[in-house]
Amino acid sequence: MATTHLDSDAALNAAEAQCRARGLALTPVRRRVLELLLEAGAPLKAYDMLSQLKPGGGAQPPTVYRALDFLVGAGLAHKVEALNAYTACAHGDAGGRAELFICETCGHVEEHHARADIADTPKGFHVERSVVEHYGRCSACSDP
Amino acid sequence: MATTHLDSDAALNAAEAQCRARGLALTPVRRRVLELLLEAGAPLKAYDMLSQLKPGGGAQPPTVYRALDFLVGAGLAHKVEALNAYTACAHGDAGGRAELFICETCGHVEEHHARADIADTPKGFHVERSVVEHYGRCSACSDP
DNA sequence: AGATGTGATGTTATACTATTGCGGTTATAA
DNA sequence: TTATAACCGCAATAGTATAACATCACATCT
Repeated sequence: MATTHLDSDAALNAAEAQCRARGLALTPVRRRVLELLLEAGAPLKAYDMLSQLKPGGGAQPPTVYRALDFLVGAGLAHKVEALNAYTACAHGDAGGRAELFICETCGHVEEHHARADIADTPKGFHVERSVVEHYGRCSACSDP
Repeated sequence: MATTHLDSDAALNAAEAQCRARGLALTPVRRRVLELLLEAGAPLKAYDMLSQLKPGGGAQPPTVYRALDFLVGAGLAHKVEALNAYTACAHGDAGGRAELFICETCGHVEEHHARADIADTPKGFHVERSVVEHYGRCSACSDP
């Protein structure tokens, strides 16, 4: 737990610096949502975050969706499409080409930044954005 | 249009043969859903199919979702995760490793069956299932 | 024929995911 | 000060998907 908090804090500070450098506003709500994602260490669903945003459970859906949109746009988080969930981006500036390996047993997400070229692109097709998600078992969950 | 219908019919017949060979029941509802996907030539949403399933608009959500589950399970269709939509599988038996190139202008989907190996798999990670979707513009929509 | 099992479908209700629209606040700029 | 824009709160609603249970059609066994 201590480790997790330290990591979260470091990542939060890095995010803050990045936002400042790019003229983006990491407001308290956005910062808190990012903090939740970092602490979870696994994809979170929007409605599961809602209850934690305001003690007492008072936050509304648009609050968390707006924060998530900002974080995804800023490259600080990814949407996990096949789970309708969200995860913190481990690499700061995503550049839009992340490749996720998601363990279905423990929920851990490993994130690679994909090679620039896609092997098999149809002739003349111009790729703007890719969704690449692999589901399975991580090494820790495969071992006996 | 004529061409589309001919293609659809051919694909439907192929699907029927495949199901028979594997002991799967391509019932009228399932067949009709597959037909809608084939005729559309682009991803369709479940609720958009609903109205067309029963003339008069009488079908209920579980009807179409069950049919889609069957088709996806049988390798006759794919879910397009980032669109919450479904598309017919061009290759009959999918084997579970499709790679989709989706034109955001005309909706056309090109489907490749991915190479068996994933370049960058983390050590010890065992991939069960992959979602690979590329969004952009197809050659026809890129040309002047 | 009658009983029973199984898979597919129908039906109702509900859960879950996400967005729209509006109004108020705050920070910044002219 | 006024204008402007970005952000947030709030209420309502749209869109996506499933649960739970009843029913039907068909096959098999007695």
